[in-house]
Amino acid sequence: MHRLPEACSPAADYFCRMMFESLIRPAVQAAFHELYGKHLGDDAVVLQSTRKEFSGDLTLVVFGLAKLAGTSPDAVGKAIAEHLAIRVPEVKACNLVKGFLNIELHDSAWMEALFTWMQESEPYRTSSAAFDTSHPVLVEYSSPNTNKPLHLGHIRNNLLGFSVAELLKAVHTPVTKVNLINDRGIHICKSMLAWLKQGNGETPESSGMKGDHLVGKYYVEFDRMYKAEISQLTAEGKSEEEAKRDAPSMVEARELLLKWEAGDQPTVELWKKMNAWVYTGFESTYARLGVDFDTFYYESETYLLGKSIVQDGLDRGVFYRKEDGSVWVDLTDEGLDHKLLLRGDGTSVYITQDLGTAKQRYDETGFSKLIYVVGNEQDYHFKVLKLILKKLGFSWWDSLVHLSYNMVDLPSGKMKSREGTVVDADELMQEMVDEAARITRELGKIDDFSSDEARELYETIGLGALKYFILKVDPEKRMLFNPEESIDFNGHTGPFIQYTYARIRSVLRKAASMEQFADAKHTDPRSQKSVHEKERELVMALLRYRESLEEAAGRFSPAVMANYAYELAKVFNSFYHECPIVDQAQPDTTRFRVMLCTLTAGNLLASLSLLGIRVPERM
RNA sequence: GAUUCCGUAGCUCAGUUGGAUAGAGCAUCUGCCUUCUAAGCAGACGGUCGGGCGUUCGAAUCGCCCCGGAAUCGCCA
Repeated sequence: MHRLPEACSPAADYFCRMMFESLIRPAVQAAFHELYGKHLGDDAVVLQSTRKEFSGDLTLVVFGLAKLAGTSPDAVGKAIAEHLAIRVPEVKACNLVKGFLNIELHDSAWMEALFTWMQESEPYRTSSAAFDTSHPVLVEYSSPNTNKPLHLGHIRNNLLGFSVAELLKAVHTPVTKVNLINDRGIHICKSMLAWLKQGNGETPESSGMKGDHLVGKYYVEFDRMYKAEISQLTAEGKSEEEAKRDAPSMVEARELLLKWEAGDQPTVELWKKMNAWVYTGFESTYARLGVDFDTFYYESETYLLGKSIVQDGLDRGVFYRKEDGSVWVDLTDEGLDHKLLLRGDGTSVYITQDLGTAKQRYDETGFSKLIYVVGNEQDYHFKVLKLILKKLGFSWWDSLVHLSYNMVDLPSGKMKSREGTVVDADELMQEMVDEAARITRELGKIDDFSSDEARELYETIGLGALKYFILKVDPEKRMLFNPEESIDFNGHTGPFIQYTYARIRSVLRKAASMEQFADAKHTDPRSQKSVHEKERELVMALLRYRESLEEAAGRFSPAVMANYAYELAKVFNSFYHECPIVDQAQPDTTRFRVMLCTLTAGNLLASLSLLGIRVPERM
């Protein structure tokens, strides 16, 4: 295959790199130099894939070139087109439409690209200089409080964290998934207090409730008592503020917290007992969701970290002490405010701990990135955290990434735990699985499945629908969930992609059972003489896997991968509908198509596993 | 009040170095199962990209000003 000398890159392996960077761009640069005597920078060559209403594969936008050449877009386009037609054998045809040069490549060029990709030892992963693979990346996600069960907001957090970690692994970054459990503080004391007062010794065993739900029940119970006390106190003439402060429940909860901090035995025992219930509950929720962690941290063990950093900053004059003994940092020169780092009594606040854990983790791992998957209500917090680290002179301050995601809204507005308007994670997963079961039975395609196989399938589909629904939306975007309308199983959904996969597997089973096609998946695409339009589209979609992966990993956005999988499934379905795959009368075409099916199945499987979504062999 | 984020079809969402007539799905309507799974395919309908001004050959995308929504501005986490 002919190449311009400077374009001889062994890494030329997929759509973007192969066709744009290694082939067309250098050719355009050479043409421009020859025609106008000027060298074009890489950025000056604007290439995009051709819109489907025009014929061609790649499109060169020539407006910028016209300006540089000092002539009309038409003239430049025509001149470059002629040059490409002569010099680049992969180019089959060019057409110029209003300043857009559409370039069509020979089928053989695409088949060559496909073959190159197929030869790779790890086609579903990619190496790129854009990612630092020599140091680990820490992804902290989930990080629940231990006073209530997980809800839909946590699901978004967990799916995002898990998927981002998988995406980074797929670009060869060593990843550690971290869960920092907030197991201490006033919130768990509230549950403890309510349980002491109203619980009558109730346990998960005695009540048959999942541990996290049981503890959550007493958290709600606390709030009920507290509210009743407030309204009584205000009725007695106290102000709202006084009432909130003096309500006996709150006073007792605070006492409980002090006892805990003092290491009071019965309090610590109760705390351990109730947290253990919660962990058992969380474990099963995590297991069903399919997320996992490499390291667990507990705030009860880390909340004192950071004090020495504050002292250090104080010694060096980066922080200052007020008369009451509290320690502050002045961030007004960064456009922010003053921020408290240590209370007057020497106890720490949230950010103190974060300073401590960040430094500890850096010292232990030398991370290239520390990614916090935390809701956008903490944008300010992380901005401050980074600036403080910067002021302290830590070179790695900018390696902290706040992967900020937006809220999940209900039609009625924001979810509020205290008002009971939350969508419970366990319930939601069960509803999705039930719905999957209902639809599957209705369609009656798996009547020969054993009950275990069927259960497994419902789980795969139900959770696939839920995960896809959440991950297809960009993290930064607010998303709406309507519990009244169950999540769709048709159209742009997880089950649509799973279904596409299952259909491919079915065809592949059929082909594999036929002697002459048993090894068709290894067919060399370069031997294919005529290529159907749908086959061509499919090949191009297959070759887009890696640039999608890199974009998704680079932007920390599983949504990019989700949309890629959908695009590929759509292209495949169109191909499937139009092109008979297994046809004994046309063995060569069959072998080629079976190979395309194999690659498509592999791509879909890989894409969905990056999202934590499983695929079924049949559905 | 200040800061940040968001506003794309009736609904849910794509659309990131600024590029062609702004795309999907759902919903509504029309076709396609005796042929590898119809959870599918093909098509119709649906838009002042919140509004205005500006920069540009070209703006959903960049800048400024409004309107609407959200979050934050705690010795909470």
